Amino acid sequence: MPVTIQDVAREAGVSVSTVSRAFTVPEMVRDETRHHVLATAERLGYRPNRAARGLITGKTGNLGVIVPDLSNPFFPNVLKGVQARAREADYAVFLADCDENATEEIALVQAMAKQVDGVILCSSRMSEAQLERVVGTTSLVLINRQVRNQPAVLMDTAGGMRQAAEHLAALGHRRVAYLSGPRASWSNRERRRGLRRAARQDIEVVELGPFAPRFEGGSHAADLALAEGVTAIIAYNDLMALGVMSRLADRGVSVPREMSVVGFDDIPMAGMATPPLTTVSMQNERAGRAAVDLLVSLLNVTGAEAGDLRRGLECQLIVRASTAVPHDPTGR
Amino acid sequence: MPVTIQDVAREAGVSVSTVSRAFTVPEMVRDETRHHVLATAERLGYRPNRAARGLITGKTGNLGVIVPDLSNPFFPNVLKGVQARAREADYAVFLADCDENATEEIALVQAMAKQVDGVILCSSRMSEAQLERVVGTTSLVLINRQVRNQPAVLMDTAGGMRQAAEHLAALGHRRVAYLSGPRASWSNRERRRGLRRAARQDIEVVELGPFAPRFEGGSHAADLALAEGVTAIIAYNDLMALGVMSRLADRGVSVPREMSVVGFDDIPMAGMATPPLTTVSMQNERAGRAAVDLLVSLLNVTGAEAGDLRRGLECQLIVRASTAVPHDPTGR
DNA sequence: GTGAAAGCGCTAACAA
DNA sequence: TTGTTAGCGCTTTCAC
Repeated sequence: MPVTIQDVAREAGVSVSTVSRAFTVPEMVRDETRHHVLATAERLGYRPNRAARGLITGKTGNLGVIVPDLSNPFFPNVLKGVQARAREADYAVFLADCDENATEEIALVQAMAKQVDGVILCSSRMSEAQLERVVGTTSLVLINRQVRNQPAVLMDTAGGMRQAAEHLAALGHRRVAYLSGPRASWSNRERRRGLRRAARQDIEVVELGPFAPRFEGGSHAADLALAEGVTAIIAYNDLMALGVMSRLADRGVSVPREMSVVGFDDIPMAGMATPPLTTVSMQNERAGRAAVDLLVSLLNVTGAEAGDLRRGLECQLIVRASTAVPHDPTGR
Repeated sequence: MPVTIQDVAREAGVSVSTVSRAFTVPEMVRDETRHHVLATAERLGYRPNRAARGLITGKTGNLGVIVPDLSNPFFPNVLKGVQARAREADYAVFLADCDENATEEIALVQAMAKQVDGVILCSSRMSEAQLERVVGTTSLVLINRQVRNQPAVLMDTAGGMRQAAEHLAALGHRRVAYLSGPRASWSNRERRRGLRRAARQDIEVVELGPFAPRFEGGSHAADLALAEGVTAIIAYNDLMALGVMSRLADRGVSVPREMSVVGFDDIPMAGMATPPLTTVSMQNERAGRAAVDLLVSLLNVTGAEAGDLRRGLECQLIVRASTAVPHDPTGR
């Protein structure tokens, strides 16, 4: 039923090799022939079978992405970036959700390995040891996770936290809470560390938690934060920030006037005029695009070079974060 | 470099067909042999190459999903469901984002066609004519879109709207705004229609819009809604609902006390204790799972039967919506 | 510049 | 129950 290269060859009165060449090495076939072949193919609605091609070339033209949880608003934007860039580079993308489970994540990498040229691991839940073990299964690029000598795209957490701290300080806040996410989370450690470094003389940071990185975690945390007498809260992620907002509203604390809440990008509220919530953009989409670029460039160099490249720190891209439009919670 | 079936055969001292059978029709091979083969395969780390298998069986073991915009919080949950169910059924999934563009969507279906056994189209942006044209390219299942005789999974919009209306009425609201999304949107039409039908004698619905289905659209709409003197607002989607909330807070309207806002599921805030925002769950994840089930069952019947099945209305699943935990905005 | 033939990794007749 | 053979749709030597 589907149109094969044979059909095109027969119809165009040439051999299959000519048709193949017309698609893959057009300069090797005479203009006239090529036009004729391409026209015939077009007319018949022929599309090369990438699986068959991959069987012989060893390249599938696909790449994989694994995320820990699609319903975490952090990832869709990353995916969006991956998607867009992959399509520009003529790659199709396999998606998998490992459900926050490292074992599953490994299984998925292995299952994908044969069908893709490389895999992008978002916020991998694997331990360093596990990660080292899957390296070699296929080409890997990490997003939002750093391990020795592994190509990665990182968010500029330190910069983002610095901006958040400066922003809050400028608004007159002096005592700020940080609501921790899961203890084992690499991102959480980075964010905490970034904030601690960014804390200035005029700002005191109270670390609370860990809390569940969800809406409920945030609402629970809000009470503890209020009890600590802070005037601003930086949440581990947007879901928690939303939970905080909700709880504050319930308690009658007027957020936009007296309290500032900072979350991280995830949920796309960039355009908000006077936000109840200051959002630090982690530029997830840009990170996704960068990861594809990195992976593709890795795939387009020869084996030996790739090894060098992979080992080099030049593979560690840092996507700069930027703070969203300023928001003045004190009403000044 | 990768381990092939040949390697396993040689190592195990059997023919390739035996290895193949051990994997695909285990009951056809003697227990002892099978164990030996499987053990050898395991030891060598062999994984069958699905592309090669697909070349001969005609089945790829993959399925595709196309969404209009990953950054729209409606879709990740659908994807999550698709993912989970697909994996259970041993399918891998191709993901693509058509960027709200029907032409692109068509191109994606065609590009995917050869590599997948079927495609799930979420909230397709195609016109009916375009849709009819791609039918036949590959097996299709629609989510959140209905066209003649096409297998689809729909949200129970009418039921959801009825519940929302009842909920608001019970809370004492008498004048409610509906904030329209894009005019061309099938979902928007369905939601408007559902609400209009659900409107009871005691509730008056003011339709406003269309607005951009984003945060900004919501904040803009909030002002118009207030000017209309409503006490409750039903937004086209969660992003808009969030925008409304933000704007109301800015204007000093205390939402949890006097105003009720209803959104649709999308952003996972299910656990909220006393929400500022009542969420009607559209059960996106369940819809995703259902779509996979539908597609797989379509693929597992013979050609003629599939035709019948496809033509039958039994292919139209409706995933029931349910209202989130009640929330009393009047403070009673 | 083009064609014939071999073969990628695998499954499905057909034999044995 | 197992092995042998052909061939899926394609690319790539190697001749011409």
